[in-house]
Amino acid sequence: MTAMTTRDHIVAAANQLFYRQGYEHTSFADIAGAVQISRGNFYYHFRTKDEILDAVIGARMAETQAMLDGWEAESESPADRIRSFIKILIANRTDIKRFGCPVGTLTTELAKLNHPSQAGATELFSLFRTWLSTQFRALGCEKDADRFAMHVLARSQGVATLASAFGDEKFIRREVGEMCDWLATTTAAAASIEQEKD
Amino acid sequence: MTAMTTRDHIVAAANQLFYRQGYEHTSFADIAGAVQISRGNFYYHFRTKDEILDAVIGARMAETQAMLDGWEAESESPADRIRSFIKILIANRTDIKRFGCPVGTLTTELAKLNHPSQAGATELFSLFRTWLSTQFRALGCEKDADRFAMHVLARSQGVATLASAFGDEKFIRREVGEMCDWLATTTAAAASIEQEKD
DNA sequence: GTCTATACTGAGATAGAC
DNA sequence: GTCTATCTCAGTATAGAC
Repeated sequence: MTAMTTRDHIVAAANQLFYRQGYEHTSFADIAGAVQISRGNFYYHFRTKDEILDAVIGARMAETQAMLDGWEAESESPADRIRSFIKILIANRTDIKRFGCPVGTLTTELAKLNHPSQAGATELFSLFRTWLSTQFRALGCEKDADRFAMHVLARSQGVATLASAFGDEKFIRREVGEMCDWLATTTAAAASIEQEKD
Repeated sequence: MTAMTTRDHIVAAANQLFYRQGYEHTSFADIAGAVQISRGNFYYHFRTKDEILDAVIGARMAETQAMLDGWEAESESPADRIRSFIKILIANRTDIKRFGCPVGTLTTELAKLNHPSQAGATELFSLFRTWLSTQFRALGCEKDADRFAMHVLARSQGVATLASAFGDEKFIRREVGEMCDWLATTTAAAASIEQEKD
């Protein structure tokens, strides 16, 4: 089960390099070098660079889904689950300071390349969006669930972008704190409205 | 005065292309084609691609400064000035939906390329940051001025990133509205604290 | 499945004529 | 200041041996 195929190794290496160097700036030679295989062998597994990108996006989709499922299993409280999401900014702060958010930066790059896999990258965002939406709905924010989901996503993206530009870790922690405050007041307001209904 | 030199034309074309296609993905041929000059002539004006990038960053610095000065001249109210900043998201919505924020996306790209001009791109952010800071200070938020400036910058960045991913214009308008609400409550709170001091 | 060798392309960059 | 011609190199991709 633990035996990773060469293909898996390629996808894992490409995943990292696309994140750290960007998709376009990463060459076959870079990936082949990281996996320690020849460029020729490379083409046995993937015929084009676009194919690797799709495989990487697929891998990230699976990773992300697993992470979301994990948070769902870890806690019964939707608010705690949302906080788990917000706090990945802190958990991944070292990488975020250097390379930004993996989802946001890939989406941005593919948009500029007008790349056919743009939609695939956006699906990564959608995965978070619908999951966050579900949590907010569980908190009684039926009408505003998607709005809140997008709000949380947007603020996280902004924090990642600026943290990367200024390399500022304190800023990340501060903004995460403020997002948690926002979550508390917002869900409290939703709860009191729910109570009024009774 | 209105006579643009060839150099100016190159910088203007590069500025647009770097924004729309990204720095790396834009070739000399692209720029030369846009300006309608030969690639050879190109090198009379700029010896390397990095030199063009620096010229583009310089041009953006000047543009940005002029815009900030304009807002400063347009209104005596710091809150109105900050709103002018927030509302560029709406004014530039068409481009933002397609290509994101010019500052944020450039910074992100250069970070991945580990490009020497990274610092120059970050200065563009700093221009906004210190200007916003000044406005918040004028509103009596002495202690929180920079914190608020970064907060506004981050939220704008996040909105630009997600608007680009989902191509959603309503989302931009909604978030701009919420940022203006935030500004109103935040400055109101600062004002009342100021009053207490008297 | 993995390798070496190689073809092809586009991009950055230079030399020198006009 | 502008052009054409040309060089070099990196990157994608293929063919075919093992």
